[in-house]
Parts: sequence; structure tokens; C-alpha cells
Amino acid sequence: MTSKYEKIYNEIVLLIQNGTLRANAKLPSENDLSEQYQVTRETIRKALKLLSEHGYIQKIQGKGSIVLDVNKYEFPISGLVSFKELAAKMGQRTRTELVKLGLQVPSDFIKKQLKLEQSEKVWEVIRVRKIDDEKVILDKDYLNENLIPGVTVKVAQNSIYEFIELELGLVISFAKKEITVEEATMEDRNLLDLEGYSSIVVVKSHVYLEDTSLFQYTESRHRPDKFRFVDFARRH
Amino acid sequence: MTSKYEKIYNEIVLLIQNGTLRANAKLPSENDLSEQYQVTRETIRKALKLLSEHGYIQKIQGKGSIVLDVNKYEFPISGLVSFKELAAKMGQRTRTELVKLGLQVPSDFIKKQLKLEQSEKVWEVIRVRKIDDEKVILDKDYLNENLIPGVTVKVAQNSIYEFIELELGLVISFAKKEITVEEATMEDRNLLDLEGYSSIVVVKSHVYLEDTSLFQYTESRHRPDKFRFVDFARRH
DNA sequence: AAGTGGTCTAGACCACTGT
DNA sequence: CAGTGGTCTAGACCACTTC
Repeated sequence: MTSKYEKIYNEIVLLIQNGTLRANAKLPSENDLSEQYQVTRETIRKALKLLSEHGYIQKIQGKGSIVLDVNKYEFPISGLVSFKELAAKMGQRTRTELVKLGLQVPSDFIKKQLKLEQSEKVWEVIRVRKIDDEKVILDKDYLNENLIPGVTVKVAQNSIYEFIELELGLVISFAKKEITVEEATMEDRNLLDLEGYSSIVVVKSHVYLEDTSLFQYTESRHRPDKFRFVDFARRH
Repeated sequence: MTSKYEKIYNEIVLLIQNGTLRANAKLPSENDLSEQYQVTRETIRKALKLLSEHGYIQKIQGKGSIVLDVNKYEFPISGLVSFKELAAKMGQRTRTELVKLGLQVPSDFIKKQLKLEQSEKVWEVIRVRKIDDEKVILDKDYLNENLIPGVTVKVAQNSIYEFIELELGLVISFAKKEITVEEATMEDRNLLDLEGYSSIVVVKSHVYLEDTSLFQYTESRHRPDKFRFVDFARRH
């Protein structure tokens, strides 16, 4: 069940993406929109709030709402998006290789990252991401087996997030991410095509479910020249 | 004039930051809060929406709102925060050196970045940021002089954002940012203490005012070991 | 069944922008 | 001044969780 304001949001996003609403165009006023969509103004405002938060429009008091210049085919590691979802936007240029999948007693470091009690096990999933046939990203995932049971080779080769959301019916809610640059390890050198680069861009994520339980710790290790992070930020 | 929901938001943030509301504690229900603050539930919900977006709480349908574990003294380059605002959180360990301030005819590159017409001039502001007496960040700012007139040495040494918001009375609204890793230039080597590092983390920003006019292009160039980007992201 | 958050309505008043 | 977005109200119904 999608709400009215989400439907309106999606419709307007489509209008912007297919060019019906161009950059710098003015949206109809909130009153007009509430007339058009046969809902109250507050419902329109919820849709416009979403558009504004996602960088599609700018609201200006007393004037109206303006369509912003969206750079569509950016590479948005921003937000909380799985590699498979990213790859879909990049076309046929990406490929994933599963290096390792196992159910393990975690190291002290992983135990600390996942805030585990004694004797809980974790899935270790190590994957190499190829872009244009170069191995440029090393993803090391650690998943709490109590929360995420039954990870298979098939799942790891396809998409863990898809498995969690569709098969297990869980809702992924939020993540805390940290980007740093570190010296490449022996593992990085062995598994990636580093081409002489000696440092690695590391994106560390702690990912949580809707009920605030921490289910995943990930290190996504990128060759520096292939790393790009794009962000839209509003000032508060 | 701050709205009711902003006041309520600020009050609850304070309760979380000073420990009155600890991590994993449950907030009163929305009905209780609307009773407490003598406002309607929708107004409470606006305050809670803000708290949720900023990573302070998690709302769970049918259950309630839970205080999240906020890592307070992180280094949040996330969002849209000036160096001076950041420095305030880091205590007495930072210092800014103004390297260059001038009003110039822009290069083709800058003209393109700022989408300038013919013959418009820009302020070039080059500053080195020291942390613990090491020169680790090189900030190169380019400001459209038509929009931001009268930048002085004093302003550049203190805070350009403070000048824009307080002196000029303009409202900074949003930015598009991009993080990449590049080879250090001669300029980087000359102005920073690179300590043998050959690459630089570059944060490029296009910053806009409330009326969607683009007023600033910035390159913030960080020594890799001193760079850290922290982000809170919700999945949509 | 009771309590929670999620959505939606119909209306009001305000602050700001343009003419 | 009219038209815009920003805030707030009082009430309704729904979906979900817990007992």
C-alpha cells in the first residue's frame, strides 16, 4: 500500500526525469496541485517535501517551487544503495565475483563492530566487483546470523539486500558510514587490480534494520581512481 | 521566529545530548508529547520527523520512538558545514592561514563551474587549514562577485559563510558535493605538509542560495590520512 | 481491545513575494 | 493587493504491535 503523497511524489519525479518538467521550470502552486490531484494541500506538501529532500525541487516562500538541475547519471554511492542497484544504472559494465562465503565464529574486531554477545556466529561474504573487467572494489560483508539466516552462494552472487528484503521480509532502515583512505593491505593487492596504487578508499558501514538492530558491518574497499562519492546536502 | 516544531525538536535534541534521554530509551508517545507541549499531534510529528532525519531517533509503527546511539564527537563533514563550524567542535586544535585573496577574471574552468556569463568577476580565496600545527587541508574557493560582493581579508580569515549569512543576509540552501582521490599537484605539495603522501582527497562543491542561484565553487583538498567523512543515511 | 505511529482532511492564520 | 509557501489545529480512519 503506497500512500497518496508517495504516488504524487513518484509521478512528479517521472515528469522531471522524462523532461516534461525541465530544470528551472515552475511547478503549479500547492493549491493548484491539491486541486489537480484531488487531495488537500498538506498531502501535496508531503510530496513536495520529499522532492525537496531528494534534490529535485527548491521551494521558495512567496514564489513557488522550482525544478532543480538533476545530474541524472551520476554515480550515487550516497544514501543506502546496494551494488546491484548501482550496477543497474551503470549498464552491462559491472560483474561480481564471490571470493568467499562462510559461517564463522567472528574475530574480536568483528564482534565489536556488530556488538555481538558470546558465541553468536556471522556470515563472512567477500566479493570482488569488476567494472569494465578491472577488479576495482573489494566488498567484505559481515552479517549477524541470528538476524540474517540462510545466506547461500546464490544469494551472495546476486544481492544480499534483495534477499533480506524480499526473501526474509525484513526492512533495512539506516546506516552509519565512514569514508577514509588507508594503505592497501596484502589482501587488497591480491584480490584487486591495483595498477600500482598503494592506497585504498575504505567505506565502512554499520547497517540497521527497522527495529534498530544492527545486522551488518561492511568494508567496501575501492581503488582510488575508481572511487567517486556524490552527495546532495541541504543546510539546516 | 522559530516554529513550535523546531523548538520542540531543539528541546528533545538537548535532552538526548545531555543524557536525559539515553540510547535505546523510548520517547513518550506522540499523544503524550502533544499533551505535554500543548500542541497537536501533527506538530509533534514534524519535530519527530526532523529527529529521525538527523539520526537521533527511530520511529517504529505500533511501538513508539527509540533514541538512537548518537556518536557525538564524530567529525561530520557530512551535510553543509563551514570549516569554522567544524573547528568549533574540534576545540583549539585548528588554525586557518589565508594564502591568497583576489578579485579576478575567472579561468575557463571556473567560468564553467560557476556557469558565468561574459566578464563577470569572481573572488578567489585560497586558505590552508592546520590541524595540530600540520597543514593538512587546502581550500580553494571561487565566489561569484555579482552575488557575493565585498569579501575582505578579515572575512576570508574568519568565515565566509558567516559573512554571507550575517552580513549580507543571504540564505545558503544546498550543495552538490563530489569526493574523489587525485594525484597531488605542485600547489598541494608547496602549500601542505604532505609527508610523502602523493595523493589528495578532493571534495568539490557547488553551493547554492535559497533562490537556486549558484554562488560558490570550492575544492577542498585533504591529506589522505587526515580525511574522514561520516554520514548517516536512511534507505528509501 | 488498547495503544502506538501513518495518513489524510478542511480549514485557519501567518510571512513573504510580486504587482 | 492577490498569490505564494509555512505553520498549526481538531478531528478522523487506518496499520501495526502488544497484551
